[in-house]
Amino acid sequence: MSRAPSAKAFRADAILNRARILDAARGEFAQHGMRAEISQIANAAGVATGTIYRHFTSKDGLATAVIHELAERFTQDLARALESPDPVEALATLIRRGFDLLDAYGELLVMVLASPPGTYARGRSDYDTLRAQLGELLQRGVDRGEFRADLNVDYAVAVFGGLFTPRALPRLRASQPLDAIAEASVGFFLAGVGSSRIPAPPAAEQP
Amino acid sequence: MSRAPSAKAFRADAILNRARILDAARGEFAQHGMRAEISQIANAAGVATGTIYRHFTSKDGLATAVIHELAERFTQDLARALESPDPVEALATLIRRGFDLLDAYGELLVMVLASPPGTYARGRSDYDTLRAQLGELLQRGVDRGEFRADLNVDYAVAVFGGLFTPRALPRLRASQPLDAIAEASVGFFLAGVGSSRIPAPPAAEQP
DNA sequence: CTCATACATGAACCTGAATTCAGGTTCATG
DNA sequence: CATGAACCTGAATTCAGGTTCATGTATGAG
Repeated sequence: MSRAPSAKAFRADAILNRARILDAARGEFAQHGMRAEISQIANAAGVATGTIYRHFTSKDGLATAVIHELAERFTQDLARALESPDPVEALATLIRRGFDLLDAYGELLVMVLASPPGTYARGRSDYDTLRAQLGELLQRGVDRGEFRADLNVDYAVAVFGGLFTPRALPRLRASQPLDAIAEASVGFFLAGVGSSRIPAPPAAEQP
Repeated sequence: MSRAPSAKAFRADAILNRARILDAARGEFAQHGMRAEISQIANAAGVATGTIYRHFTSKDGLATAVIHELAERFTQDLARALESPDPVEALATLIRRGFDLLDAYGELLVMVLASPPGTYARGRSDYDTLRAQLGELLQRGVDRGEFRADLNVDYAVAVFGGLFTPRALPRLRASQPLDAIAEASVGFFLAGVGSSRIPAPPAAEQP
């Protein structure tokens, strides 16, 4: 075999613009979901609309790219969580991370969670990976007798997703920081899953 | 004052068509959410598009009407639930009813639950009523020591809504009846709320 | 420095779906 | 039964927003 034939040598400005577009798209989609407008994204990226189409095939394609990015982040978080020997601890960490992502992906995360399989959550493979990983995490908890034995993975995924979807979130956020909501979710979900133990949130840095 | 000036005496066919449109709209919105098309609704109602605009100001107005109908149904359910002296039992019943509504309103219910206050969930007053009612129900449980003392109404509403929103629902429904999912939700929610008691589902009719 | 070319621009174009409106039709009243 | 107001129809209009493309510009290899 000869040298890598793929190194396509993009121009520097093209690479920069692609990144800018992706950033802007994440922001706009996060704020407006699928109603975000191409013109707005272009605007936020400091680029003309046509440029977006040089980098992505369509609005859908752009959204898919952003969603893929999101899925990849969460997959990594899940992989890291699986390294922990303690399923309860791992689950708690995971929920906290979910709220971090909610901060960055907002409406888009809600959209993905609320959409039926095969709608906008392209990368079905992304989803299947996540499902499998979470399934393993839960199974470990069941094996140790920490979670209820009849735990259904799909159902757990469903409610897990539901944690980040709620309509009341904006109202909630007005009165308390997202961290507090996250901690409530940790407690709620763990109790629902059958654990009597609820690990404390990670300590803040020394003042 | 003279006679009731309000009895506007609508024509019989107009009344019928209005009802047909509302039914069709419920069906289409349930299936496609806000992406439902006026032409489809008109078609399903056996009516021309123009007729819809005789009865409702806009697509939005039509959706609002359907949502209002939904809110009213649930408010009634909640009121009935509040008659029960047992908050745990009441909550269980309520969740089961929620799944009944999910069956009828589908995507629309998801939409309402996932949309931030003041988007499509017009009838903010509808929502405030629901929130107040659920708040009272939960408070009773706390007073009796059945629910955890730090229960936050808004948070409970959020997660309660989340129960009906999950992305995985379609996948779940493929493998088991909605009733089973509903019962899992009952257990999950009650555990999360801090109750150790989980009332059995209502018995089916005698065979 | 020079030129081929990858890249960017943004106004024009196109699409699909909501909304309107100029007639035709039906109901209900005398 | 007339009559006309209420009602219905659906093709035409409007419009928002995604997509294209002819033209201009910056990059980097030689």
